[in-house]
Amino acid sequence: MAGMKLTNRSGKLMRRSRPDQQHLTIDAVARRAGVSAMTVSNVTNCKGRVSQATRERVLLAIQELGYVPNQSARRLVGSAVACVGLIHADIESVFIEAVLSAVAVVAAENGVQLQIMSASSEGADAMKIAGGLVRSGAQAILLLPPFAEFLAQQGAALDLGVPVAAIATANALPDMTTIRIDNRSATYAITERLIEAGRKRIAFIAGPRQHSDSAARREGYQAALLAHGLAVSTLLEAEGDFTFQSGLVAAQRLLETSTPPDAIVASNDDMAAAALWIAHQRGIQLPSDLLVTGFDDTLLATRVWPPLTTVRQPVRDMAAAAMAWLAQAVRSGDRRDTEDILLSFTIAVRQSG
Amino acid sequence: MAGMKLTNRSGKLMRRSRPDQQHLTIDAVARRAGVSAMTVSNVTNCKGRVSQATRERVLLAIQELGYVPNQSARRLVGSAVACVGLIHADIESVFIEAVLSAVAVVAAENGVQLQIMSASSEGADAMKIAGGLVRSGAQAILLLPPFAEFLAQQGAALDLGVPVAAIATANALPDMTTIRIDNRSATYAITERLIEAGRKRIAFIAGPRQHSDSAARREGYQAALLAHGLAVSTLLEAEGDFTFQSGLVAAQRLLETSTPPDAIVASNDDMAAAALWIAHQRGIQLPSDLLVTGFDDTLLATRVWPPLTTVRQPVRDMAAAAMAWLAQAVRSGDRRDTEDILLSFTIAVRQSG
DNA sequence: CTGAAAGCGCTTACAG
DNA sequence: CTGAAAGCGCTTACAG
Repeated sequence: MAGMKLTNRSGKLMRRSRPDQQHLTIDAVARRAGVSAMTVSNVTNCKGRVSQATRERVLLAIQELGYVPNQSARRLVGSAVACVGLIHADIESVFIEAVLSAVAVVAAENGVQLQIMSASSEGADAMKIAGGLVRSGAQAILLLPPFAEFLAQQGAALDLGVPVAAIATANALPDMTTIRIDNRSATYAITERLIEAGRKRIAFIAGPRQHSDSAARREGYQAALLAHGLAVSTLLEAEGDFTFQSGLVAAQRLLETSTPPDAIVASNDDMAAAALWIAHQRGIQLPSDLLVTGFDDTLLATRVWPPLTTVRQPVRDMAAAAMAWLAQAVRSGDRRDTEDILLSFTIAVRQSG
Repeated sequence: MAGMKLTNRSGKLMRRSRPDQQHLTIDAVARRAGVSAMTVSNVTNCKGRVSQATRERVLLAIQELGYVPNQSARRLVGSAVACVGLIHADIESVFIEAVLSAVAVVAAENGVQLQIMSASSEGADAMKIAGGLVRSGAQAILLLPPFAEFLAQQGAALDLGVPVAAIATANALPDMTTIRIDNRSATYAITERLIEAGRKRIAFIAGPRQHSDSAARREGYQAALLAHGLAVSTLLEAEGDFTFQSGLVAAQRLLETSTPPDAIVASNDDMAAAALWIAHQRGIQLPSDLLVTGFDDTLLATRVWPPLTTVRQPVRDMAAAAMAWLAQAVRSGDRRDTEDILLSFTIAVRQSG
């Protein structure tokens, strides 16, 4: 083990002692393979023309020595992405926690350092925070809902001077790469399930009015109702802000009427769990008297009772796609060549709906 | 905005163009303050003797320019911690997700890059994975349950050659810093609440037998029972593996007997949620006929119904303490001067128990 | 196909 | 109290 060799290595005396591994440099590999450092670099980066024989010799040396390039050095010369800044809403949310841990894993896989900031979901200071992130070294920005839209509204993404990507938006947005599912279709599909199950009074718990994903989900809900000859009514709609707490208030309002709904389409799992919560509290029979659906398929969905039928967003894939685009954009220096990446969703069918 | 100045800056032509901010170096600050780069370095690092007047001049220049030291360069010279490797169990768990996102935030705050690996919770390959992490550049290792104990059992922590810290262990462990709460006391306290609420048949859902945190929690449960003259019985105990699924099985077994328990102490929130789930399914009145408590106080605790009375582990503080010790240990090069950091827990009292 | 040299931005040990 | 110089480990543009 590495620990064995620690005794008294003679090394540069000017430098602080460090684990042996750290001293395994590109030069050591080059010497062993009998080539120059730059040839080793070319091999590790699959660049330049290197003869098959040389390549193999270098690869062998790398393997024998267990060489891994020093990321800090690669970053310093500008060839590796050092740091991606991420902005998320400062609310307690299972979805945010899931996205954060997915992004953390993906960032780690890519050797990218994350700079994480939370901002008020009103979005007033989003641009200021993004600017601060860039100023403190972020080479790219990754936006979680709802900040992409705020920046887009202000036409500010380009001003940041770095590539910007956004996860889970409702639409393509100018000057940034968006990675998303079709929110409208997803909500349409899940609402239709409820209709086909024979429900007639299907209520909706919306997200904040200003968010376009809220709007898209609401459109899907309404379109499904209308397509099946059911009436859309404001009495059947309540607005939350994606927090569990707001879902409690919304569900309470929907369920305390004289003609309560027989199903609720919630705009995320947190608010769906809240609807279940209120239903339990009011002694409503679940799922017979009330069906509830969620959105996101967080871990919460399987753990509440009854388990949530919900729209599955491929969070991990979204994070990976965002990171991949960002890394490429940083490398190429072209932050204007944005994409709109649409991933497919699935409906996770469980007992609640 | 930075974006404005992008046109055709005359700079080193050899280098790839990068955002302007990146060109704001220590030399620029030094020039503006009329001092040398090393004096600026001394100011930013609070090192060396710098006169008050000089310090102020430098600070002013830093502020005016908006200078932020380049982390990659700091790491390259060995003064900043570049990379911490983290190992977590490869199970779906709300607790793990919470810890991961907390660690991600704390790491970001410290400018530390994370390398994240999951391993089978049997732990067979934990040492191999930790070694791989070190080989690929991790300068320190952060362990999530149950890996600290596996490494400790193998006496292997020291062999890694880097500082090791562990979050949420049951005990102090050799050759690593442990950050934990008193699991035994916490479970004792929460069990006592149930007894004081008049419950007589209090069951327990344990974690895996080999984990010492499982053992500590079980001890606390049993001790509380005995202290209050209640009998400890194997019929009242079931073992899970901390997953929701295993909790389902355990709760099913406990509740399907002819004399079912009137309360269940679960060893984590996931398994407590599972107990609630089974209770709902069996039509048991909650909380009147069955009280259930959890452990961890994850977001799940407030979202299930009834909301969980549970032990609150200060996850964020634990992550911060771990990172702080690790950073200091890397810097000082002394990985043997370990600590056992005991944080206080609280009982979050809600309707379930 | 291959290499010598410069340079990324910072901190260190040393000298003044 | 302050600075000049070396060096961290890598990649780049260029020359051969």
